Amino acid sequence: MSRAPEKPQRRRLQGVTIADVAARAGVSIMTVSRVINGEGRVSDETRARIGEIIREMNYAPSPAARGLASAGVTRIGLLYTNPSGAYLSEFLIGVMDEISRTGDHLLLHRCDSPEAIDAAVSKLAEEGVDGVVLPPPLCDSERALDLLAKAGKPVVAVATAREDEGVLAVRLDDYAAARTMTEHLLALGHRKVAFVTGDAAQLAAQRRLAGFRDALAAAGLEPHAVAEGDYSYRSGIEAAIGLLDADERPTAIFAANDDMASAVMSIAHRRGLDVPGDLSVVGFDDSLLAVTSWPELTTIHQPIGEMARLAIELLLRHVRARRAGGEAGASSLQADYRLVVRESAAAL
Amino acid sequence: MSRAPEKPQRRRLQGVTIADVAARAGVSIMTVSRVINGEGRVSDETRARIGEIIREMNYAPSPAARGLASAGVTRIGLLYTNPSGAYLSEFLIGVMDEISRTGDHLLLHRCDSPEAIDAAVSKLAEEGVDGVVLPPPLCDSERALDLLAKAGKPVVAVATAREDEGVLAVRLDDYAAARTMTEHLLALGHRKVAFVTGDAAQLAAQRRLAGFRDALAAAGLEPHAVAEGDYSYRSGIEAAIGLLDADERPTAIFAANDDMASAVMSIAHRRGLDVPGDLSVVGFDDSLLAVTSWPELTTIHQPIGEMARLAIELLLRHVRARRAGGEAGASSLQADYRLVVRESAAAL
DNA sequence: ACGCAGTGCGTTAGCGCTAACATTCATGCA
DNA sequence: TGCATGAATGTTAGCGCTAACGCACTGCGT
Repeated sequence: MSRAPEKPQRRRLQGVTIADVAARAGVSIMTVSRVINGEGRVSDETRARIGEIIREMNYAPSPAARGLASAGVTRIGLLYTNPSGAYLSEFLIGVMDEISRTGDHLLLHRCDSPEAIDAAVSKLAEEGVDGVVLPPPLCDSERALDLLAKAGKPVVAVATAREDEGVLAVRLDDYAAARTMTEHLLALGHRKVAFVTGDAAQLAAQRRLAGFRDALAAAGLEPHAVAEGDYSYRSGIEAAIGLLDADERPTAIFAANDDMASAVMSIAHRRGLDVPGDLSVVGFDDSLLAVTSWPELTTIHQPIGEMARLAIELLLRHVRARRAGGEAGASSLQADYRLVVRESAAAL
Repeated sequence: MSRAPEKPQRRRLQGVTIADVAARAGVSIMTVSRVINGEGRVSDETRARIGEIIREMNYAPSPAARGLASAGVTRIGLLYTNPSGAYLSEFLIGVMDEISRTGDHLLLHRCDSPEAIDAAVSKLAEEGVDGVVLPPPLCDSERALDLLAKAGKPVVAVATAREDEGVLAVRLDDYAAARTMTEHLLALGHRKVAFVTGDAAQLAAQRRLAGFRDALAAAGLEPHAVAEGDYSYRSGIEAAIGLLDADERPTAIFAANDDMASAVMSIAHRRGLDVPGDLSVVGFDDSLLAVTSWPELTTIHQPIGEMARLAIELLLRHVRARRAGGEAGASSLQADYRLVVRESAAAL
């Protein structure tokens, strides 16, 4: 007997591979590949049989290999600044879901200051990212947008209120949502309705205010008062103090986000007011705070995860189209909002 | 003239590749690879020159290709249940940072109910993950731990208070941290200190309570009162009501997390008490709530991102060691906590 | 009878990178 | 002089997967 046929110098790295499936099915790996991707011409019979085997063997294609072979792994950058932690985590989960499906890479950079934006952008360039996702509030930062444009990186702005053509964007109709919320308050019988604005630098904040104003105007009403905030809990406290210590109190306060709405409730409680008995308070975003506050907030639900998924999909499509030569035009998507009625607002 | 030499049937997929660098440096790609990985025998001169070129060309190795060729891309699963959104986002960022460095994959599954855990675990098996990360509170779920062990998946528990040997874990010293916080309150002159517990099912919660008790005992004191909570804002409200409406009020309340501390402050305000004038309130976790509450919370800072990074590193090392044949033993790491003094606690 | 289009699959050549072995060229030393 | 020694670099063979093309075979019109 001669020497045993020693072959495996390179160890097996992954569990089941496409080759295993192909072998078991008695076809070439290409056929299996075609089944996985649901394309190409494969007879229904073969397709079914292979599908069966895939399930049986518990085979899951390696996104890395797939990316390498086809699209070339795309690198997506994500710039964030800690807004509401709850928003970010939902957003990240959405992004990850989509990214892990395709095997692409995600690179995170925090930028809390304008200088940090500069640093992050050059970092992204170094890392060779192919596109960048900008969740709020960065999606409306001129600086970030400019820098990225200069670096030639496609950008998808999420939840931006800008109306620029030629920019990839996933939007929420802030205006319509604010109108809907205001109409809800009106329907409850409120006539003295005040508003706490978000950060005036953000266009989405302006759209929310506009929606509020127009809904009132359509009912022949004027805002009872408009207090300036900047989306922070802190600013909500101050706005609430101004509103509630005034001579004539509103019967309802619409805050441009949940953080501020929560702050308003806190001050109302300190003034001995019952929510919603003496004062209705509503928010916007349906963040975690909306349900951890007491009473729970009536608010506008934004499908954050869904928007994140859409953003990645849009960006990926754009990047690949560009790589394939065609200058892919910009498109934008609109996500649906939903009015969530909870306990913080009641009929007058 | 004959036909032009048409070659590029397959398009260029990535920007600069290792081959470009090698060509420019006049060496083989292996040498460049060695420089990148900082291993192998390469003369200092060559190493320096190539390093230079890499920087110049702005080359970044493709994690996907790297993984494919070497370790085989590792698939890491992450089970989560929406605890504090702020915690999750910090945690995710830490995880992502580490994962994107290595080009591995991350698969997320939400499990809010026991049944969801079953579903998630079998999903993970289907997806062929090599290891699983369990952030709190799942890190202490017997069910999740058992199921995963049965499936043969290595697990790293983060911020668990379990002391099991043979389990990968990244821990915070909850006991010591709670003692430190209690001593802080004592140093401020408080003698009537009450505690709001976390979810009794979580061992970390028990450790925090134990730290509190022991610190008092060391000072010859007894807890003024101990109210049961479960980490939720809601439970904090109820605990606070019990504590503050009692005959003899405490002068300080230590809540086992920030959510409940925030709830305590809210109730205190409603009872007309000033924080920290009439009542000191402290939390634990240093979540976003700690700074969005008013006044800002004195709390214990947990290096969440860092712990997440450590967890991934530990898990990856374990998985690779296992794959290489050796049965890698379990190890655990301890992360540092820090007392953050803000405005919600003052001297008596 | 011939061409030609359309199916259903297989073959080949990589994607960007690394493990394992191979080669080259100076040394050292008996 | 001969040759093991080892340092610096190159070659080859993949990792798991897909794009692009190839090839046999069927059906159909003329």
